[in-house]
Amino acid sequence: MKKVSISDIARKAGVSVSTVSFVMNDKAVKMRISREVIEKVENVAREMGYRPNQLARGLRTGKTKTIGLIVENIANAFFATLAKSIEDEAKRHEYKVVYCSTDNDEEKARELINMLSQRQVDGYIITPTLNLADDIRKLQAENKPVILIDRYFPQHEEIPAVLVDNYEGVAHGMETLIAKGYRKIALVSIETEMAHMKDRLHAYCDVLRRHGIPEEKSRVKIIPYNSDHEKALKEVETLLAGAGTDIDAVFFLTNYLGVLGIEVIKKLQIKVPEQLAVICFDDNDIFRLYTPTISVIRQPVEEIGKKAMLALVERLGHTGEESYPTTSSVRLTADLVARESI
Amino acid sequence: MKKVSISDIARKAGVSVSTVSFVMNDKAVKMRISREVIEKVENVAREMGYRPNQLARGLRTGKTKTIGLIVENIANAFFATLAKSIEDEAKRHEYKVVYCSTDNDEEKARELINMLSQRQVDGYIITPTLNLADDIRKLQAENKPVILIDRYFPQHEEIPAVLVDNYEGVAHGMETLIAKGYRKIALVSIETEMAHMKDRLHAYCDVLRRHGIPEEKSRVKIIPYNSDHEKALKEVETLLAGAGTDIDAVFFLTNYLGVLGIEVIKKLQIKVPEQLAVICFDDNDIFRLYTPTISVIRQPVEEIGKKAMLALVERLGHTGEESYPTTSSVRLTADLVARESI
DNA sequence: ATCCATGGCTAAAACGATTTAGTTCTTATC
DNA sequence: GATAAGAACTAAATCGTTTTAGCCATGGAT
Repeated sequence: MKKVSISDIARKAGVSVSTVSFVMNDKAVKMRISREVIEKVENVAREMGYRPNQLARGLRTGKTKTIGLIVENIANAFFATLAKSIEDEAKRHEYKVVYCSTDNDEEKARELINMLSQRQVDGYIITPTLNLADDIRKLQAENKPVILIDRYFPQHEEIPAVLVDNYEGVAHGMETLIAKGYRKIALVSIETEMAHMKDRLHAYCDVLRRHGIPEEKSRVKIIPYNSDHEKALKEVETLLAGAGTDIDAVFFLTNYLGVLGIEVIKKLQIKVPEQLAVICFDDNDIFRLYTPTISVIRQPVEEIGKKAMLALVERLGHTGEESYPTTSSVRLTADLVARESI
Repeated sequence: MKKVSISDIARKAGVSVSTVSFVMNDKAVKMRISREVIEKVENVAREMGYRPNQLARGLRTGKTKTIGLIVENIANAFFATLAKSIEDEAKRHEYKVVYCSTDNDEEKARELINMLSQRQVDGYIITPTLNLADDIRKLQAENKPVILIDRYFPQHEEIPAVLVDNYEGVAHGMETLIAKGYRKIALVSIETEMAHMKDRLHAYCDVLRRHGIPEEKSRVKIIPYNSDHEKALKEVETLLAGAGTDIDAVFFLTNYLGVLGIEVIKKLQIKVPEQLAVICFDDNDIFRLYTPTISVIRQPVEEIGKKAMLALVERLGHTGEESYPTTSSVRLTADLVARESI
């Protein structure tokens, strides 16, 4: 069974292709097509199960009603939830989503942008990798709107981003730990030059400094990005072995690291929070259900996705010639969810 | 800045559009284009940053090199992991993925199929909802291959599926519980007519019967599908309140239900496995890290995704006229991962 | 001198829509 | 009775590719 095309409808209804097109696009009245013809065409189209070919339509109009979503890894709970909220909001505006994971690989990210560009997506929502700013500028130069999420390029304010205030989030967590009397606070992060992670790290350093607490190199563990699970576990293990003596609290800077941390804590049977207070950036079912429950700096994930999609839709609405809506970046707040671990 | 098209290249290189097309598609030799012209075209294309428009290409060739992935909910860890393995395998075969979530809504699923069909995807991987078989048959009639995952239609063997043997998985878990001496085994499932869930339920009943253990209605809790989190929690709570007296073990038939169960167990401070043994279908980080660790029937998620994509690619390779590869459904095994909870 | 083969390209149709600029009737207007 | 103004449509160009059929030299065989 072949697909039915607009000319099949035209033939069967005994009218021209143009007429069918007008009827299908609600331009029939404007084009003064008669009541009878409109009904005739609509009936034939319904009977034959006509569905316009979006490729042809996209080729002609230049709009595909599709957006490209590039995340780090769709299997990660954070990005999966983000993806869902973007999908839902996109649907509300009649957009479809093509998604891809970069695995944090710069080269792969570039390829993905090319792929999506070849598929003529109308706009992009991107979790960028390092050095991707130039490629993104090119998209903008082609008049394709781009919204960054989760991460941003501080030196490129012309690329709008929707994200939380990472610095404030961590600072708030740190202040709370210090207020509770913890002084030997350790930090676990991943190796990256991306600004959002640097912000988190800076907050840690700044708050310590502000309270006159010396920064001990031995308390800061930066996991190399390409470490496998086992290797990363080992690294965290050496750090947390000092629980109760060298360190009295630990701040995990990402979701993934926090889960890793729990694994180590469980293995070493560290008493939380007696021997070690724990706080993590980003929530996760585990943190809510582990015993003791783990305190987190919670990002409003759904809101990020929704706001990003809205910002994109706003830009997509404008035809390009008119003055662009320069709604710049959106910064949300990441709140502390204090649980038993601190 | 506008996109460069094939005719821009042709003009600049001083050749015809056809020649450029041949060169770009590695048909230059077959079409006996001279060395010099080939190089000339390649250089111009590179300089101008030419990227073929996939819409136009798809319109002409009828192939978009895109597959549609329909899952229940991309935010769910199980489907997110599945999606990632499908994406990875698709990439290996030069396919892109457009994904959508049904939220288990039949009508939405139908709409999604229509959407994807309008976008001319080459094939589909679908987590079906109830009553979707006819719509899927239509896709097959249009010569679009479809592979089901996670679920299947027992009365439609002509729709291939990649999934685990749900019956065996649950039966194995039940046998293990019984072998360990548990007799008052409760069950938590969700309300659905889908075959994969019925299989799991039947395994529970059959194993009990085989061991002459009476089936108590009060030990089986079926959560209505549209229950919100709070309501579902309440339901599970009433069941688990009987831990230690009315029931001595509980089998959660899905990942989501298991997490819900943990929440209740934590709240009621039920001793696992002393008061209550726990086993869940599908693994999850939480089960591995909770104290005590929770036993599960583990599905090989990555393998399901990979096998499904491979089955699809195999069908996509065949042009349609030839005899179809009737590699029927793939059934994998779901193994028991015995942990501290039993 | 004619024919055929082959090498090296190009013209033009086709894919399935949208959209601009007509065309052909009526009917009203002066 | 000629002209203008709608009303109700349609023809054809266009989007950017792929692909089939064919054109035009050149050179060797007859």
